[in-house]
Amino acid sequence: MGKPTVHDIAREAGVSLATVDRVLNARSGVRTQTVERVQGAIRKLGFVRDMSAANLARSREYTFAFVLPDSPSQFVSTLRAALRDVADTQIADRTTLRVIPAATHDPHALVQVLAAIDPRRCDGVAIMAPETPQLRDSVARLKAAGLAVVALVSDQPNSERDHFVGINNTAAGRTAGVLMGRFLPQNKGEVLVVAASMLARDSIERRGGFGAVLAADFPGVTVLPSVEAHDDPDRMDRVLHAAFAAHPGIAGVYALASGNQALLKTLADMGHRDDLVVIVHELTPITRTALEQGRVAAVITQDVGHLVRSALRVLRARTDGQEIVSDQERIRIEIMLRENLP
Amino acid sequence: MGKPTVHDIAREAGVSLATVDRVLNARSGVRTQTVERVQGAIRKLGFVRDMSAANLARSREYTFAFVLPDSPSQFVSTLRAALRDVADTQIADRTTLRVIPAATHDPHALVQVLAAIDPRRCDGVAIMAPETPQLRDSVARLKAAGLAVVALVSDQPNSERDHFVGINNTAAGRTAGVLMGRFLPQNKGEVLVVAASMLARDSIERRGGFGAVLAADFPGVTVLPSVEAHDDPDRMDRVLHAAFAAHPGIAGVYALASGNQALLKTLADMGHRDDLVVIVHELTPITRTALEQGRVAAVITQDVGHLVRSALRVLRARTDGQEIVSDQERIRIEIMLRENLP
DNA sequence: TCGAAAATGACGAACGTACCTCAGAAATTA
DNA sequence: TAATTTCTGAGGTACGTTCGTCATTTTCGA
Repeated sequence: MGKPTVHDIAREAGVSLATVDRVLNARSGVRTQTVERVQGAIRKLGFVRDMSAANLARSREYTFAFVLPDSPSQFVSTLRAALRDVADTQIADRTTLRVIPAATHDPHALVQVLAAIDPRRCDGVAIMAPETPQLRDSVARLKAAGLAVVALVSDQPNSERDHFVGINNTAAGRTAGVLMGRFLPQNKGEVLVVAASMLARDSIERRGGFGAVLAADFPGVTVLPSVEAHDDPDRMDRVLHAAFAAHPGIAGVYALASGNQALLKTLADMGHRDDLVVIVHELTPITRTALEQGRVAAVITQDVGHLVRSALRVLRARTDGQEIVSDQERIRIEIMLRENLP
Repeated sequence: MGKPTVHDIAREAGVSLATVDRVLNARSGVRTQTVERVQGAIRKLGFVRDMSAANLARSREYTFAFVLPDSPSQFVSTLRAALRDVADTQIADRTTLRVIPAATHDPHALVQVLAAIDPRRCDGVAIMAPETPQLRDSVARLKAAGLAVVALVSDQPNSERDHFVGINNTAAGRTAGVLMGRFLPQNKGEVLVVAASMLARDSIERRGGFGAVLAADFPGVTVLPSVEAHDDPDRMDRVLHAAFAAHPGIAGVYALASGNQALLKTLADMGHRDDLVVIVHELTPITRTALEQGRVAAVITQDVGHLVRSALRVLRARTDGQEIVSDQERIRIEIMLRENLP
């Protein structure tokens, strides 16, 4: 005896298929009494509706938009590649994915991009962008239009987004902190924190976690004031040179976010010492190579495949009005060393 | 215009639906010439067959057996829990999972268990057991009966298994090695390796990777001869006491495989020093707690959820005669510290 | 050139669900 | 009680695919 079907429910509840269908799809025209009878039968038989059959019947087509930064960041590239992979594989069954590049750092431009999304032709949006009041309003508008909205990589906790798909950045910072503390010879020395901008929420959180761990567990480690490069290679060069000039004894570097290419290039140009402990975020071709060559000690990363699959699951669930198993959607903070590179 | 369907292919190739179907399912009775025409149409239109519709039509029911050790190991428990999770969720769409506990360390018993599997009522088997000649023969028999066979967690490279679902144990050992080397204060000291048995292939590989990295990159570290506890708590107690008596300066402990409960208990009883670096494998409730309490520095682990999902995907693909995207089936070696615990 | 064998086509029933229509039953109101 | 209004049932068609049967066409060897 296979899994129970709608027919079994109808028989069990003593109603017709049409009624079961009305109950299942929350359509009107059924007395609460009957609704309960049907739901009782559903529970009793342990019926789970066959979503693939349901979607087939509906010829449901999900259309989701992924709004990603248009910056030439390696991380965004890998994310985009993961999206393409997913679109190719059957994972994206009956769903079409659209990637919308946007100047996510410009609230004005971003608002325009989001306003241009046609709610009749799109079921949900995943947004990777820093938190701003303007974005918050845009998210509210999207939600009001009935779209599912998830924040990707960087959270917007004060908006009406349905879900955040990404890692806990404080924990990620803490992880970087322990690694730094333990990897530093003698567990002591000066550490430089490099950021694109200390205004982004994720940078702040990572910096917080990093500092907290070091302050608590590694008294010998001094965290120098963060330097910002604003995604500008020249500026990266300048600030790094200045920092190393001021503190020749720097023993570790922690890069909070993007801009690894410029950072690593500058460090290489400066002829950095073998025992300098460099910890960066996000596994990309560049950081991977650096890891393989020993120029980076560890990469804290999140699996972009998981990221997009999780976003997809959540978007689908929300457009179907289903609950999400939030436990299953937790993105892991991965530690990559040279030896456990996939 | 939606995705192309079999109808579109038939029209494009100028054949009937029946022929398209015969080609798609590699059934006989089609001239190679026609086959090529159909495949050309498939390529041209970019047709991808709707697997959910296909499975629906087939009313395909997969039945897979998971042969797991019957030992009371925590790791096996979490694996079993992951299997239950998967069975509950719709991930296991149209597939029934059977878990067969077996005395996997006893080749004789294992052979009997595998021989008892009815090939007409089972489509594939995932086996977690050490490699033996007897098992190799059993695998060959299963394959001959038309079943899909995957090795789970511990590989059987010389058997006819379709695939190995698990981590690269040499790399896992290397990972443990770097962590040990870097975590040890001053990067030096004596390290004890604890194993259940040094006969198991995975233990050997891990030990190899561990030793190789330390020998190459950490000249100050001495790896003491491995001690074996054979899953016997009393014996664990004895060998640990003996080892610490002989080498009071032991600075690190690396546990190759199971038996963490006994190990951690003994270490706790011995009142181990705060700076002892303990590295173990597999995240379980016990190792998790130890990690949280700082009694373990790092856990090298593999996501049991990934493990079973990957095994399932591979088993399904093999019974459907489909190719597997081996890139997607690579299981990551995860490093868990207290701060990135999920 | 014939006949057998092989290849192909036409069709229909299924899989589990959605969704539509229309008729009829039950409940509610007047 | 009649006239509504609200529920419910029956039945059909569809989604994209599989798979079976049976009839028809093509191919090829003798």
